[in-house]
Amino acid sequence: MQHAKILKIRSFNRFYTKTIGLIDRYYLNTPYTLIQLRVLYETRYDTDCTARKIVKNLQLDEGYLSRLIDSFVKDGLLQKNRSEKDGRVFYISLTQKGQEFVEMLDEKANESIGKLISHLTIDELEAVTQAMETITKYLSTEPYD
Amino acid sequence: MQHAKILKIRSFNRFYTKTIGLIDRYYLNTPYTLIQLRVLYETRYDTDCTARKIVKNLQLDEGYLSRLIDSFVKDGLLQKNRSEKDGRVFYISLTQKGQEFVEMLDEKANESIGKLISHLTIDELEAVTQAMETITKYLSTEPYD
DNA sequence: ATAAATACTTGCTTTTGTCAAGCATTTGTT
DNA sequence: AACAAATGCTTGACAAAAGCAAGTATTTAT
Repeated sequence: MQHAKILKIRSFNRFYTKTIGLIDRYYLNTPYTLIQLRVLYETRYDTDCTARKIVKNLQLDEGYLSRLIDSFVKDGLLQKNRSEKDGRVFYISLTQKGQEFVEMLDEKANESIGKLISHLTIDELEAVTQAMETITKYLSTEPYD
Repeated sequence: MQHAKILKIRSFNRFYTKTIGLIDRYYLNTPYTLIQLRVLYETRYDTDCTARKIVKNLQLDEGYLSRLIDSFVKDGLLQKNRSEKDGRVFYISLTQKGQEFVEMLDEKANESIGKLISHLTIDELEAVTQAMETITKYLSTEPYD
């Protein structure tokens, strides 16, 4: 019977979300919510990112997203460029300021994780990442990358 | 340098929150958000649960919580009982209906995890829970339970 | 040439969350 | 006992987040 294992996994879920702090309303002391930041991240490596894509990936309301994007444009973090081939679509990308902002966020996230593991020895840290790989490997539905 | 490890951990965070589906707005196909359900869960095993306690544990605004509780009372899932010793406090507990609701949620959560691990062998499952224990052990700030 | 589909926008509404003031009760002080 | 301070909760006013549906512009299909 795997019931006991299921309960263990759920217990881990509670633990993990709590320690990683993903429930926090505003993320990494920015004025933005997790969702808003995810919108930024969507544009980061996708050179031809569109609202359509983001809606699909993040499952947001398109009206809501439209306004989110506009507010990022207003904040100077995103820019929109109308496609020449298809006048309906806008390519969304990070401005210079947006790039810097995202990089700053990255550093903050790194620092935050750094603190979490600061008390670990090399071997312990290795055990942790090894454990994460194990979980990723076995719980991946999509092919492992 | 532990920078590579930090990136691995962050990658795991993204993976894990995605597969567990914690970002989902409404949880387990209920009309409630994760936060609302957490309020219910807080009352589950705490026989003398109060708004004060929940505010402290979940770090919610007390005005907001007050209304959340009221709406659960209206939905018939929670009940409030004024303390006899201290007229300021209300003990909050699940009604029969609330009990049943929480049990139903539990089953749903179990099923959801069950599906996630359904393709694993006994040994693989053991490896997964073992890995989770490792992570919990090393990333716990509070004493391990 | 027209209809259908697509990409995005806008107006309206509801839900969610915050802040501060308020009320009742209890606790501490003199 | 009398009063101030603290505590537990509620309420009003408001702001932010999110959802819904109708609307506009452009492209694709017939």
